Amino acid sequence: MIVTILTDAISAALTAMDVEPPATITLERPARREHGDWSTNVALATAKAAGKNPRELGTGLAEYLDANKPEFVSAVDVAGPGFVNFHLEDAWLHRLLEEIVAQGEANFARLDIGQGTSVNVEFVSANPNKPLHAGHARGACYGDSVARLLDRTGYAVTRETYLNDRGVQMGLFAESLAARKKGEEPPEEGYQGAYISEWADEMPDDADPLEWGYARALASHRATLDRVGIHFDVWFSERSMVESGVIEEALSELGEKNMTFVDDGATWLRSTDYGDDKDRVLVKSDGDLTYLAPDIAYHRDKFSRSAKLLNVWGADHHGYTVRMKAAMQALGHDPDELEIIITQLVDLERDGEEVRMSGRSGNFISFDDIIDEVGADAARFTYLMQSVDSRQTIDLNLVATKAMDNPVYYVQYAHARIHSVVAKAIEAGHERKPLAETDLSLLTHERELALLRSLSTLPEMVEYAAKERAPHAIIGWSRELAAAFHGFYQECYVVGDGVSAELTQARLWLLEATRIGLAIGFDLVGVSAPESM
RNA sequence: GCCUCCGUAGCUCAGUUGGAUAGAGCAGGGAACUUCUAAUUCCAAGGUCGCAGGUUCAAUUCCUGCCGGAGGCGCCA
Repeated sequence: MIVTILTDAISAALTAMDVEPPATITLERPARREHGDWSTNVALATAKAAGKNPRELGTGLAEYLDANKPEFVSAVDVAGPGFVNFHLEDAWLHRLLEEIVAQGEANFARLDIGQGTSVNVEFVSANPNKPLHAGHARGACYGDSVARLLDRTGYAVTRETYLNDRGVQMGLFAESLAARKKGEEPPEEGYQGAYISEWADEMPDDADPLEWGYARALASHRATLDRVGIHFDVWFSERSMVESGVIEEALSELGEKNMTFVDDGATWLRSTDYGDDKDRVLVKSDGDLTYLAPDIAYHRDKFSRSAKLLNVWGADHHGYTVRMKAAMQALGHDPDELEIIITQLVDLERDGEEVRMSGRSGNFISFDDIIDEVGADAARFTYLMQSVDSRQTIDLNLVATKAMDNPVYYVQYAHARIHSVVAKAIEAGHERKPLAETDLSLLTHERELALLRSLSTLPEMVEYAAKERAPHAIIGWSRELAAAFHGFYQECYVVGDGVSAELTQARLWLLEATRIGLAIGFDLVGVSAPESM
């Protein structure tokens, strides 16, 4: 709203000065408070084309705007090489508070970037033959949060996970279960993990090890994900594609488009036509399918259901992205509509000591172990604190501590404090009265204004985080808001001797707006908003 | 050899289409509670943004080349 007021005013001012306004006028928040609330570099950007000195153009622009002040603007000045800085009246923040309260948790910072575009977010996609392990955790938390961001910004989101429930690995899994059931060692290439023995003990004597084991693994995945509040709309079975024949359909469609050829008895995809460094086998010379063939059929299927596909894959799959995009292009899809996000690895530590993950022996840290150790909220928050582009190190002991080293408690504590203060206010006879009867102009303390300024950035932060697929930006914002709140709490009493009843009312509404902001932040990263701690 | 990601304070990391004096947490130093949760707040200190070029009014940001770290390049899944 305020941005529109300012850009319109700048555009009008430039026109009045006989300067052609640029197509987009960028407004940014200066890093330093003394540079005002908003700033534009439009003078620097247009000076050359207008044949003017940037500083002079900026000065003229600032003088014009200062003489013809837009709504909420208290002063306009020029600084540095030609930046035009806007200083706003506090009233714009009071207006903002009213808007936040009116829109509430459901609608504040809810945007419509997607305009209902359907997007399929595929993540986790773990093999259904073992419990989810620590390696799945980052992608799980990330994928779900990205889905939440897309949902809040106007996309029709489907959360989906792929079940690789046929083939060699499932056979080995079944053999391993059957062997343990009989008290024998699993086959050489089979699964050695302790969970195999545990599951074999649970398995009825007359059960089919493959089917029973598959169901057992799925139940395990569901239970774990449920603990962190992650729920899939679709659990897509690879096996179902064999039964429905869509894999053959996909292969024949590729064949019709002349995107395959036969060599050495195998069927190959001409992926080099679309930027891959070599062609890829789809059907092996023995007639078996490679992993790629059903995966192509799967993505083809997803495109029949959603306009955009977003895959969250681990770093070990990145070599796979080019061939999958090539395959989709071969099928006539826009490769840009298939977005593949690679999440880098996570190293686990305890007190600085590396916790080794050993695949061969099957001694892995499970996702459940992590949740047991640090709790669901701390796990999600910590995994999302950092960009998935960088390798992450998590010290489990640090994350488990309920202390100030741990940002998740810092932010949740702010939320709990708000509830505590509101309860105290009610106890002292200060029920919150309707907003219309409240004089928000009493909110003039620097801490109060800082809190509102922080809240004002949430919509743009949500937009940024959604577009960049960057939940960590939301975490960063939440930490800032919490810091602004703790500062306010320290210096501004809501109820107390020196506080008038009117100011108490205004501050109670400020608390409500803050609570809304925190709750939205928590929701976007899937962390609970505790009322007491 | 090719591909992807990373390199910013002692440590862990931010840094939004290139902007003004590069930020935060932790660790270490110094302060602050007669009242709403001290799981708090405030102050100071801490930087050749891996290196070298290029693009321009302006580069941590974009381009090129190096150096260093991680991962990936199968008729495995």
